[in-house]
Amino acid sequence: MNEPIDEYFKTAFSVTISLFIFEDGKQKVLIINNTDEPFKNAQKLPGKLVKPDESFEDACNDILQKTINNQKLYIEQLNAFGKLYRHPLGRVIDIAFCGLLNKKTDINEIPEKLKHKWVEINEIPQLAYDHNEIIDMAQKRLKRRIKYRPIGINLLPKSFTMDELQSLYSSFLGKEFDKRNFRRKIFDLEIVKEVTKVQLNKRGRKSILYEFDTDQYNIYNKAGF
Amino acid sequence: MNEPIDEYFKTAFSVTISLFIFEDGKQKVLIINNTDEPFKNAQKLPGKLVKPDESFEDACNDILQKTINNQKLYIEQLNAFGKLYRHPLGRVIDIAFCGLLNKKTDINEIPEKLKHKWVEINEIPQLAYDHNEIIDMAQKRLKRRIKYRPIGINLLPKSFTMDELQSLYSSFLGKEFDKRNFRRKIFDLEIVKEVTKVQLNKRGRKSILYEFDTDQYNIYNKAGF
DNA sequence: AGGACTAAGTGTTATATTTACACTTTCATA
DNA sequence: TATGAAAGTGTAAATATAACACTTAGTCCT
Repeated sequence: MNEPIDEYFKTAFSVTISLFIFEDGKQKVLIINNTDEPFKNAQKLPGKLVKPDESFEDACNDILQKTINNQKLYIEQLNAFGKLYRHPLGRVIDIAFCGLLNKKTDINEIPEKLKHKWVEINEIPQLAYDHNEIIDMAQKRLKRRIKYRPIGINLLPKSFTMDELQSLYSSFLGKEFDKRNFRRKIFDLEIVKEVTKVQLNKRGRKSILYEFDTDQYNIYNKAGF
Repeated sequence: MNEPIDEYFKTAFSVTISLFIFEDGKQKVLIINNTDEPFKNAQKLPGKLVKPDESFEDACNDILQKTINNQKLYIEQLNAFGKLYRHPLGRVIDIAFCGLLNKKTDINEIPEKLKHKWVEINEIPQLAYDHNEIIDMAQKRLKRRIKYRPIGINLLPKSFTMDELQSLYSSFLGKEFDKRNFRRKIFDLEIVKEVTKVQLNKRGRKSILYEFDTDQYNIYNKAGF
């Protein structure tokens, strides 16, 4: 440190959030319309510049509040993005977070003006800043995570069918599973319990509804499989 | 963004590196003596404040150059630590990196004054800032990583014995392995090849020396097991 | 009421992987 | 050449994974 200390306190930082949902059998991510400069009208991830006296958590909650009208979502840190010229206004380090949510139960009402969109993971347009890179990393992280941690409790409604759960895994891992083997695996892990209700479908046989056994789910969520 | 933009550019950020070695059958991490304020004479991880026009990579290389006389080590980003009062001089966000190295081959000469120490992972003293927390996370990350990526190429000398490799895994995962099963597993993965030399030991039978098959190693290092 | 259609649900066998387990070989030293 | 020390090696049982197709329960239409 040969410079006066002030020379170091000239960086800004931002927080962005990659929010994933599972809808219509597809993995989707939240993209919004940028209403301000720079990159006005470009599409981007929800995010904001953070003030020096604001915590990561507060910044995340603020973003969630403004974009999906919710403050209480579980999210986790993904990576810091800090290339020199990634932001036109100066050195801005982005702390990227990612999270999973259930569109139906986790969101209240969303202000229309935000023009937020849930975009399928392989149809993501060109975004502002390095946000494409961020989503890419977020998705890879999820794909790895799903192999040693359970997934679904934040993405599915409280009760769900086995076909829905299987479709979720197929979508996130990009491959098909054998119905019988998939079910056996889930049952062996004992992370779900049958619910007495059954779901009436549009066509065909009724499906059995399951819920996650939160105790068992949380054990695996901490320790991994 | 209701504030003038300048209000956001008042954060500093730092880079710290958790460097791990494998020595005497133990996993160790590099701790240095802090020569400057704040926390003068406290022990801490190698690291530094980063200037607004300096990249993460340059900062890391600079730290490596100054602490272990080496610029070319592979390291990866771990996490950003940004709690509000973690640094006494103001808001400083720390981007923590971690890396593996082979003490014998990766280090040239180390300046004595730094009083660096390789500390066994379960004997780490109280450190400055939140550096204990950082090491803790780095170690957890490694422990998870080792299960789906090969490990050793950066930690062991070019050629090594099976017992050394096994001891490395035992140390990093904190559990013992069956000798025969461990070897079978490694051979099945085909990440090592036998070298014609054999190592003469102080006592007992000579050991066969192996080297990593870098092609196969790199395949697994990208794709995982 | 019955047939056609749709989707849910269910078992078995073969193969691969993992675990458990103990003695033999090779070398140095006394 | 006998002893001690560490390296090296094989087999069988148990478990996990993978491959595979038919039956059941419901709706809708005539």
